[in-house]
Amino acid sequence: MTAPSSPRTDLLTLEVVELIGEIVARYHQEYEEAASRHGLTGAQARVLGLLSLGPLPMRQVAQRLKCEPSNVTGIVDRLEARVLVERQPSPGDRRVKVAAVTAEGRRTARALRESLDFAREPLSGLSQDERVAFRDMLRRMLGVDVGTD
Amino acid sequence: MTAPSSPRTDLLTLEVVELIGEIVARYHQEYEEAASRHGLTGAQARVLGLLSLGPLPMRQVAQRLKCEPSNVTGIVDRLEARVLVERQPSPGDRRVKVAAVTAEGRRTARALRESLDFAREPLSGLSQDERVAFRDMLRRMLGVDVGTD
DNA sequence: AAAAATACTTCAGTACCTGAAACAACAATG
DNA sequence: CATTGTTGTTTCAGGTACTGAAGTATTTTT
Repeated sequence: MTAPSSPRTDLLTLEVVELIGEIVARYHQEYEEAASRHGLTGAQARVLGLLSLGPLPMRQVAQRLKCEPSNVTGIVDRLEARVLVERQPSPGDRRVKVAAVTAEGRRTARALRESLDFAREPLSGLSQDERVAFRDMLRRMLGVDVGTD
Repeated sequence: MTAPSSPRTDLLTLEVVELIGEIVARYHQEYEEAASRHGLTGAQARVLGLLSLGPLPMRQVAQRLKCEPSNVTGIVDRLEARVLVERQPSPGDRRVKVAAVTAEGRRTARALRESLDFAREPLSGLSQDERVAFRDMLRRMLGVDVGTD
């Protein structure tokens, strides 16, 4: 078209957006594959990974996942059926059910994390200095405070 | 196979993996929101975006999406019901049905693309030189030939 | 104690996704 | 040719994910 003014058509930025889209697609694909290798769906793997950091009430799992609590019920049901997660009563509030990984669940979560090596291999093409620069740019993009470290 | 000096625990690399995970999560969230703003699901938006680059046989849509052809049938059905896409016969091969965006579909795809500004805003924190460096690293990570351009 | 809020589940309803089976049209072989 | 095999698409069954609207228990508020 004509209109060369708009920063929306900045070629460099557009390419970066495109590339990030590619990264996202690959990451997702590998994540799904890794999950499936352990007999899990992506959603189940995400919940398992979250719970492997510590037990959480159902409600908070939903908040972290940014979905409805009724959805979490089903996912945890399926994880519980595989004995990777269990529901525990909350001592303080009898309405609350806390989801916690089992020993088996913890093992699966670790294995999952270790087989998620998307970034490791491609990163090998970058030097140490480049990795640091790359990290800093990612941090800035995400609004992380770069001062500390 | 116990990996002695294990680069798996390299802190810098681990952080980059973590950050990329964050990027992926945010990108996905924004993509889904943008799609939903236009009355589409994520899968529908992806197919529409793909077809907006040019018509494609169903089979090839599936290959690009990395899913089964039977899945594409349903997604295109729903896009066709909204008159954003239409199936056309292929002159050369009467088995093939080519999915093509309609005028309305093209408009929706463009609007979608323009409201997908995840990377634009965060990128504003990077200088021109940094963007170029960032782009080159992404290219290398994705195995793109960096020689040209 | 009654009313309002909270945590979880259950239940439609929709979409996504796979794999098997069916169908039509093409390609290759005898 | 006619047969056989392959390919492109759809249909169907089965499972998961997700939302939003009930419903049930259990606090918390008033």
